[in-house]
Amino acid sequence: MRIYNTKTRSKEEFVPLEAGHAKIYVCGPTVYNYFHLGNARPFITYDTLRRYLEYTGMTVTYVQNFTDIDDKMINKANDEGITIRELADRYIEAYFHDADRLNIRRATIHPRATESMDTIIWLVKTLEEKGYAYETGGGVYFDVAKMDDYGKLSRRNLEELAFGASDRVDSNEEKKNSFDFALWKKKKPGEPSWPSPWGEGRPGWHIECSAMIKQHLGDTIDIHGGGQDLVFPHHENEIAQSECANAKPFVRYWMHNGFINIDQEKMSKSTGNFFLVRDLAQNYDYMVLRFFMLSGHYRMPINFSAELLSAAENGWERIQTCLDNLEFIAQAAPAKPDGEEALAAAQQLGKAMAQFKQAFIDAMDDDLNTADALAAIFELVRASNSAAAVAGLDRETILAARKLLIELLDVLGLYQEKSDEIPEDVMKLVNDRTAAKKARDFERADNLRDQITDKGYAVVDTPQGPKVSKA
RNA sequence: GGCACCAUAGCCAAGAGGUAAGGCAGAGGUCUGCAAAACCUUUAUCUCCAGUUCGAUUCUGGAUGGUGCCUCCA
Repeated sequence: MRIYNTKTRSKEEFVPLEAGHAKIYVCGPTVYNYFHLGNARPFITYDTLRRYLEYTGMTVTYVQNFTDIDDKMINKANDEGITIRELADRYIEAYFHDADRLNIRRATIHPRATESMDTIIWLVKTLEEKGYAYETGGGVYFDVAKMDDYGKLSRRNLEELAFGASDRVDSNEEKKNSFDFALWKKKKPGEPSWPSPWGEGRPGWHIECSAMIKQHLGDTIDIHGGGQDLVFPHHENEIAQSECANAKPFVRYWMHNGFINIDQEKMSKSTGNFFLVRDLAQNYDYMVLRFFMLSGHYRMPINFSAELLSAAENGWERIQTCLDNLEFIAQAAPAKPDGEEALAAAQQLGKAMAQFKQAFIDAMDDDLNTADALAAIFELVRASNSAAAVAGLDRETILAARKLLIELLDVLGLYQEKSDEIPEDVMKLVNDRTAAKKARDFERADNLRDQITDKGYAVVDTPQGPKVSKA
């Protein structure tokens, strides 16, 4: 597949370092709160990437961290009077609660920053020994001037940075250069700390990712993903730390997703214009949220509004209805196509399946074009619905179409097995209604349908008989 | 001020140098006791101006508008 590499600003054929095995790292959440829809975007995007790579036959080692130590963590824990560990545990559990329902598969490893302290210290020490870092009264800083190609990912150089941001960056007396960043922060009263060669303290933010990558994936990885806002300085600094310490190329393909916007503005915790996934889930199925997210290309911004979510909900239901209908009509379908029309329909659907499966793959191959991939799925839905309307279509063809739909949906993480048995009392009402209809007692039939609706089920009439489903 | 990105129908959203996928909403129709679903039909010269080209919405330059990053941030 081709991947847009932020490093080269172009799409490149993805070839993992080790044939057939991709090593991926994604910046995970700082666990001091529930995550909002904007936070969910990278989780869903790179989960979909992983699913697709696996679909193409690759093995994927997928690491997504939890940042469980930083200023926000400390402040929140202090506010609530609990330990940072307790805070982290609570929101990690909350992360999995929402992520599981969004069908985000668990990473191969979900490391916590605080569990990589040895590697963090090793990295800082190595950087110091190699002359890339210096110690001050407050901590240890990375000396950006010592690195020749600092800024290569975001395409900035120090002169530009210094000129442009001179009035925005608070000058820290201790730092040689205002863009030097903390590798290690010495302990302040009331803060948690770990022992180190520089005394008690805690790691800077950027070094955590460098350490977890080194520890779990090695010095060079294939893909590093994250939000566009992390390009500078976070990922730039990761490169600086890792390449200077390890003396090896760090990341081969950098991927960055766009934002979720509200009224053309980035959804963001600090500005307060955000929607927590768990709150949205009160009104929308988690799968609708995922569908909504995948309906645009991952690098483009997505505007958020209730209207757009409703539109997504309707589109999503179209796919679900198709799946339901196929399953239903398969029950009574003949083993072989019955009649010429059915035979033609079966052949046509077979052709469509091959065509749209290829279209799906082509779309995903092209830098994870999920919008186009969904278009292929919708084409397949229409072809299936059309064929299904032909009486006498054989069970094998129907089930093959359904299976393919599920296969493709599953690559996007948009398929969840559901098992809803229809309770006996509902079935009895359905049967009574069928009898009433047969007797042309429509008033009674409608009354029975209302009763079924009241029980939370829906019944619709089809040429194959009544179809019941959970409403 | 610096560095990027974006601009396609009522809304959302793909897209290739040769006259525009798909979804939602709308309109008409078929089917149906009704309803729902489904199916069929229908709705765009792609922000503007130059340039390259036989031909650009797709490439180049410029303009305008919008967003992001440069400070925690997905």
